[in-house]
Amino acid sequence: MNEKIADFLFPNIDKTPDYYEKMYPKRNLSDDAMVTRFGPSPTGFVHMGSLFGSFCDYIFAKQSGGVFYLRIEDTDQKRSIENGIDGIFNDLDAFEIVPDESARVGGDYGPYIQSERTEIYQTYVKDLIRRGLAYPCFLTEEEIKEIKEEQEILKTKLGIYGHYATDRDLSFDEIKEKIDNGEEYVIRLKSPGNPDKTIKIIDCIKGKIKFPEHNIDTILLKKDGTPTYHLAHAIDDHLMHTTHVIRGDEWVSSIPLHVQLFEVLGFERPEYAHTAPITKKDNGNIRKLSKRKDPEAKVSYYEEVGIPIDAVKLYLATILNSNFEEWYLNNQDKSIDDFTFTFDKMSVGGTLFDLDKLNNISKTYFSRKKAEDIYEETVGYCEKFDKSYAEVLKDNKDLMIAFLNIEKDGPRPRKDIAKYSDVKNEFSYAVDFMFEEENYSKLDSSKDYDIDMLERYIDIYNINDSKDEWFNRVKEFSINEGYSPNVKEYKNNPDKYKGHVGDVCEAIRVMTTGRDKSPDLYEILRILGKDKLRYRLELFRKYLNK
RNA sequence: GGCCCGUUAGUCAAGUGGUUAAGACGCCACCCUCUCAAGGUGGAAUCACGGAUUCGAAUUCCGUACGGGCUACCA
Repeated sequence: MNEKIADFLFPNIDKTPDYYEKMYPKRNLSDDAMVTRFGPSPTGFVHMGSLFGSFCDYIFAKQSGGVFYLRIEDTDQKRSIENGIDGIFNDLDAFEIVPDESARVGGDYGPYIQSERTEIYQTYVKDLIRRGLAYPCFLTEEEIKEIKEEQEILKTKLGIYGHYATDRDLSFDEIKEKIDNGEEYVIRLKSPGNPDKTIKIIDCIKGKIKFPEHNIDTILLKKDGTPTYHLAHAIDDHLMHTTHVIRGDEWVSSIPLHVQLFEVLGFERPEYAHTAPITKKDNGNIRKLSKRKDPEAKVSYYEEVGIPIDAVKLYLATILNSNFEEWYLNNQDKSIDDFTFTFDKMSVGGTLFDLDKLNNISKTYFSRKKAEDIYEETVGYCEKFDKSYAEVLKDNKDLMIAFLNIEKDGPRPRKDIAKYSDVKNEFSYAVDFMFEEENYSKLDSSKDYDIDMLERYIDIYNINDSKDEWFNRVKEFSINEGYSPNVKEYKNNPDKYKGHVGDVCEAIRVMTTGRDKSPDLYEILRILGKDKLRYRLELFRKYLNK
């Protein structure tokens, strides 16, 4: 009888599960190798939370000598957008999260796109029907809605189960008649669970979790014959031999269903690791990072604003394992690949996304980079997002590298750049025409500077001075101009002096850079040279006289 | 409503029955200093609440509150 129903419902399915079991044999890997997968819907671009998940998958597979593969979960056409798959590959490429197997590079366990696996799912479902563990259900949307309303009034569990599962034991003739009448149907699991019993599972991250057994006749195949996530998950992760299912914790409540599906299908169950979401505080409420509301939820955002991918990865690593940050602080010469990540150091609750911290990590990242590398990377960034400045950089390569190199040596390199886009702002005074355009606009105009004194300073400036010689000369100059050579002395006798050496430096700095804060003045003067100083003096004179 | 999960400073967090309750980001002060950034030193700030177990609880148990998730022919 069940055999008859199965054949009637799936006349074109001529294979059995056995066929696929043989087709996808166990992977030839060591016992502790982890097989992980990232299963995004092709909605165009990757969400920060998904990126975090795939980063996780990638790291655990890689460090255990296992396999990380990418499976496109496009069983819902409404969620798919054109070129959505490309978007996923692009974002993953940008972060160098490279799947060992995917729709692009292939692999022995494909197809890696769920919409191309329909026959596989139907084969297993046909077998389930044959074994009396699944059935066609003809309930209409309206009928289901009524059931739900009734259940809400009765305050009982929602869903199709028990006496609500009216189509559970339809005869072949009844089924045939309905289908001949053109009635649409889905295939439901004939759930064998007893909710009075509990199941226990150990999640790699959350630890022990207890649930009542699943007893709802969940939909396995939608009316168009495509599988729901649950069925596809069970079959794919079994056939592709996933050892660890790492996914967002919105799936925790589906565990009883999934456990049951693995049992019913006769599959060995993979380990589960449910990751906490990355959240954001919004008007006092904590919610998941949202692609629609939060620009920083989009992976492409970081590329656009110019935060280096490696800095973002460092941040992801610090929220992945709570002990990573301290380790990295003490092992500055090492990289993420050298750290051993574990599930038990993963956060169980949600993690608020901390842009301040990312910023700090990024500053540290820049401070450790060579000036030449920062230059090259910034050019690369600007060629994409700021073409005109890219040209400026290329025309002034040596000059820019010289500026980027200021205070790079020594144990405490400068930490003033957090993004590639900061370079333009921080060093706008480096290039003459930009300096002219800026024309001291960053200055607090209320202050007055002695332009004649500055002229006298340039006369005595010697580009060949060492740093000490330079500063001694500035001090000497200060005394001659009626300024105290050090701050303390000035503070003790403020009436004796016009100001102190710091004020002289400030005037020089303002004249040459158009701002009262800058990296080491000695270096800036040397890079610019005496002629440019004279030129800038004249610009400053014009500015002050206007 | 039902079922799960969680709650240590502003944020991320260490912690597994006895700790002065680590560390990082942020904040504040001071030092260094030609400014800023950095760096150094110090500081403010945390165990949601109530019971129980125990000589002793952030840690175990039970409640409560709050937060989050699920409760789709979406994933």
